[in-house]
Amino acid sequence: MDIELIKSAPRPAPKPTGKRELTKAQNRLTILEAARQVFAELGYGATTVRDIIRATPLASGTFYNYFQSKEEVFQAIQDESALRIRPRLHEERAKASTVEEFISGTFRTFFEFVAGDHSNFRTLRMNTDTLRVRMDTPETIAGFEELREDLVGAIAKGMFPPVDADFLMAAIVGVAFELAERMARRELRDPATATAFATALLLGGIHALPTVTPPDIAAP
Amino acid sequence: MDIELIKSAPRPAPKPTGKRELTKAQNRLTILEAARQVFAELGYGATTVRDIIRATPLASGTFYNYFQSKEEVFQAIQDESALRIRPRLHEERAKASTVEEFISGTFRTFFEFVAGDHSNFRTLRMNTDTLRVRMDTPETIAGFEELREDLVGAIAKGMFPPVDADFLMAAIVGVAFELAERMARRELRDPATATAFATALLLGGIHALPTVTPPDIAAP
DNA sequence: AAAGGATCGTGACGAGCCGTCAACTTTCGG
DNA sequence: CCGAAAGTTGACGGCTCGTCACGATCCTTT
Repeated sequence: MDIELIKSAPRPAPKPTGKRELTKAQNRLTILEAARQVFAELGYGATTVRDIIRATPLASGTFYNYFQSKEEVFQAIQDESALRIRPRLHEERAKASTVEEFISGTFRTFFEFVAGDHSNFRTLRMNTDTLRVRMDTPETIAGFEELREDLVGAIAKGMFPPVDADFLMAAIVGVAFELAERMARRELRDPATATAFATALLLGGIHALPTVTPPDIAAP
Repeated sequence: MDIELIKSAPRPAPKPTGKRELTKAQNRLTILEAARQVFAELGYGATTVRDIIRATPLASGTFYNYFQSKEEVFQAIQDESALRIRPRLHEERAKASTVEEFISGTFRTFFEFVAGDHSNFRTLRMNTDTLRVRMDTPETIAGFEELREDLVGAIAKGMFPPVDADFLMAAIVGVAFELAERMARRELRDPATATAFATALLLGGIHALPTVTPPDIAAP
């Protein structure tokens, strides 16, 4: 009896070269990409599964072979997105040895990520609705998952003054999101500028901000 | 012929005491309140007009006697909300003579407003989706409409250093929204605490923040 | 290599929601 | 007290939803 078990237990090979697996993976990607675009355009709530599938050459029922629901495909998009930025953010903060490095590293990584592909952030931003209630927090999705722990660690090491980590995290996330929103709206293109501004503000407050030469005082 | 015109032109009185007008106003309020609750619970996108009307004793067709669409009732809610806080915010900043008064007044007014009724902020926050695309910006809806102009004025008067008003506004809004989110989640109840934290951060940066006594260094 | 089995794509289906509207009830004005 | 005006109601056709039984496609086994 064991023979049969041994025979069937160790799979010969995952066979990723089969034609079936190939088109399957391809279809999944097609749906994911279409969903990303539609979500970014219509918003999560207003988007229907039909909208997504209509943006592909596939039939309506096919969607449900790959995802159980609209929510699941959304989650998949955000997971993939978070998976790309989360390690970068954490690594950046892990190697920081000063407050300035910690803060500017976080902002720079996030702003460069947003600048690289607006649709990710837009999808996230456009869909704070259902998420807040039933799914993960936006921080999780945006890759700020470990920010709080990193902050607590930095405070414990004496890198940061002993402030409230929750408040500080809220402030960092708020500034990052709102400036990123400006980038997504094309009102602000340069990640470096956003990073410089946000870092200066958090480190030294308004009076430490880079000043803009007022038109009427400009030297000749 | 003019006689008829004169006769019909000057309305006798708006008659706000009529029973008809009374139940009409009452119905409008009923729908608005029901909509506020449903929006806050389901989110704008997921909410249907039927959902709203089901939360009232009225029939489905009645909704359309008061509002043309889901979007219109949502707009009405936000308008009313903004109408209550906008003058307060503007007045608070108008009488400010220092940066500290300007910033803390803005934060205090907003946080007290949110603390007074979470559902307003929650409804706003839950529905960033459709809004960003088709309607006003969140700043408008939340009453931060005139913040940018007030900032520009304060910079011109020399109250603020000559910084970029758009960036600064983004930062203020971001910190305000994210801390308000904590209040709506009941993780933070006191508007004064939020005001103190946000003001200190924007004025002097992280190092100016109120410190929390670390457990292991607490004096005996 | 050919057929049986397993997997996946398809589009038609019932359910449910949309906004409208004709008929009924209530209120107002004379 | 009655006719007109205004408001409410629930049922209706048109639409989109997610599902599912069927047929096509690919893999495997002998």
